[in-house]
Amino acid sequence: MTDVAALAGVSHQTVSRVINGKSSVREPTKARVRVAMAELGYRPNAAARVLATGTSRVIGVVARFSTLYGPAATLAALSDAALAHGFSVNVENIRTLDKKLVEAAIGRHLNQRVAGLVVIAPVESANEAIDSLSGDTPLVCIDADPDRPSELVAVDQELGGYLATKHLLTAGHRTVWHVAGPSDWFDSRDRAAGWRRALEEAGAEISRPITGDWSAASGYDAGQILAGISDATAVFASNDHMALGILRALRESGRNVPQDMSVVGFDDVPEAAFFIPPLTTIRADFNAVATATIELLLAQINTGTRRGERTLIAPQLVSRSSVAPPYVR
Amino acid sequence: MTDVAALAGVSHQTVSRVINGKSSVREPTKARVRVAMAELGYRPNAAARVLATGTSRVIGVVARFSTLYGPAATLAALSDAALAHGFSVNVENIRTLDKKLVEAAIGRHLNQRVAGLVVIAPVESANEAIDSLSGDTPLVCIDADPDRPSELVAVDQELGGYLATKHLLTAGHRTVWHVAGPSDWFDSRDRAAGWRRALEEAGAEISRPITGDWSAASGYDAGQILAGISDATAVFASNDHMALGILRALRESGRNVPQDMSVVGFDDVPEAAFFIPPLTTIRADFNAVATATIELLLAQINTGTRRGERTLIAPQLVSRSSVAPPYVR
DNA sequence: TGGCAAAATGTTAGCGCGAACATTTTGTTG
DNA sequence: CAACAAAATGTTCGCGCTAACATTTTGCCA
Repeated sequence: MTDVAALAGVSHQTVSRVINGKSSVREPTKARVRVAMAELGYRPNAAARVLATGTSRVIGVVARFSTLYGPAATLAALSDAALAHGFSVNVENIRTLDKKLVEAAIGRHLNQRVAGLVVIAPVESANEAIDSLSGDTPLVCIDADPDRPSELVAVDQELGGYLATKHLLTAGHRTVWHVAGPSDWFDSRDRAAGWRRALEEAGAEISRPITGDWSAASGYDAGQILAGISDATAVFASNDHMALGILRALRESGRNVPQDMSVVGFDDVPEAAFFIPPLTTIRADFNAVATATIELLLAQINTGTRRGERTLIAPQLVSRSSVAPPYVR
Repeated sequence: MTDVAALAGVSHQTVSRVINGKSSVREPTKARVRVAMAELGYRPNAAARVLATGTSRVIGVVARFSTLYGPAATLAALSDAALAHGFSVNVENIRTLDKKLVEAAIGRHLNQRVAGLVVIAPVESANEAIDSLSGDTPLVCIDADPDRPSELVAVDQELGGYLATKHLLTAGHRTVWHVAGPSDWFDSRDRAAGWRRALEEAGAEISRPITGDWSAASGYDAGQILAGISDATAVFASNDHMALGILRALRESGRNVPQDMSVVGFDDVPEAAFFIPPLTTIRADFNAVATATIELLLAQINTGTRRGERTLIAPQLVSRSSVAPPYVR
């Protein structure tokens, strides 16, 4: 910056003013500075700026890079939403949702003096890490425990599970089986809770859920089990990938979907419409999640207070041909 | 840091030494400092450290957050590989692979004084942005133009396309149709080139590729076109999602896979094994890509020179039941 | 017990920037 | 053209840290 100032024949402060778009710099001066910057290939040092100002226009995100649709879509939407408000997003990847790793990732963000923090922490262990925060950095959690006191944005998983199950019951099924995700995920827990509530309301029999790990492979295993249960006519899978595995297993066992078994998934991955048959599923609006998250965060950043708000995004049923009334013998 | 030093009764330099794990600090002193740090909730200021040292242990990544399998998997693997070498990864998302956005993202990384730069830029326009770099920051491109002079790691897309096509020809098909990805992606261009080479070697007829956009929906459209081509018996889709769409379209048109039409995809997404029928596809080792990338980058960082090396990762054919010999009438 | 090297700790300076205030220049008005 | 406000520009300082060098303490041996 000193070099630029010297070359342009001004003080470093004037260079600073040009960089930050302050008014009160005459146009010819501005031009001279710009030329000097270009000439020298000058790049402002972000570290020095952070040090001098004490803040940055960066939002720290703690998330797990994953090829799972939900997490990946949320991350993309989050980045867009932040950019729209002039913030950039810095993602710290965590290999597992382990408490120590989450803590370390949060710590690195705090060391960077991020303006705010978004933690995507769908499991209990990660939540504990959040508590170890000093608490003076604006923070919003995504998909965290709905019962926690912190500021929170989440898809209403329970409602989604309820809608899926209700849809199947309304179609005429006497009860609905469930293939759940890993039990330590809130998403999984709450979707199962919605499933259970719908069954209870209908006075339907509640079978023990089959637990998968979100993968199509685990869905396939669950599907084989289901195929062996002769009176099962409907199943709600906790995500679309597991539903895909179920579809395959059922077909191999000679049970047709939807004639012999109706299937509902969760997520509405872009491919769900092209499964065989097309999958009825629950769609969550990840853009809404991201937008709400950034808004809550900015409110905290601007006011300096945490208000403990929680935003629930209601998911919607997307009806396709994997659901039909049960075949009556 | 000053506060910590005062509380521990040492100089700030000693605190610095404790933080950085320098030797030559007596154990009791270390302990006092640690206690003081914990007491005050002290967090080292990363910006100040970068300013003082002029470098950081951060690798800047420019990529597009995407729910596409390849990009997402690469990103995750990259982060793991960097972490294994004590570097953390900072991802700047770009909404589109537009030149201006890529330039801006690179610029932000440079402002942060990252130790090295990884650009995942599968299209031409993004490559131009890379050229506008000053060139003194270590840089590795992933999936960039194989003909560019820069340091590069890529999956050998051409070989993948060749393997896929060859596999179908070997199975007895007279020729192979192709559903390509967007024409501005190198991945797409090179996979098509491999397809063409295999056909040329076999002296097979080369039809005009059908162009999709990587999505299952576009694959579905292509599948409908293929279903209308009565003498088509084999198709190579440029990714698995499009292959899924093709499978659906063919089924709807009453053409069985693999009896009436053999299908090969690309990527081996985790779900491919559970498509109906299970999809024969080409698997690229994203971990290998990530590992090679980080190694090249560290070599540059340590030696300070760019050697213009290029690493090609050979993909493999994964054989499943979506391929069969053509049905002879 | 003094002397001396090595280990432990302290002191000073500066990284590049923006905030706050100081100074100079410009434009306007009577 | 003086007088003055406003605009433009300059100067000084410190953000929190590490590097480099300076000083003190420790341990060991003659």
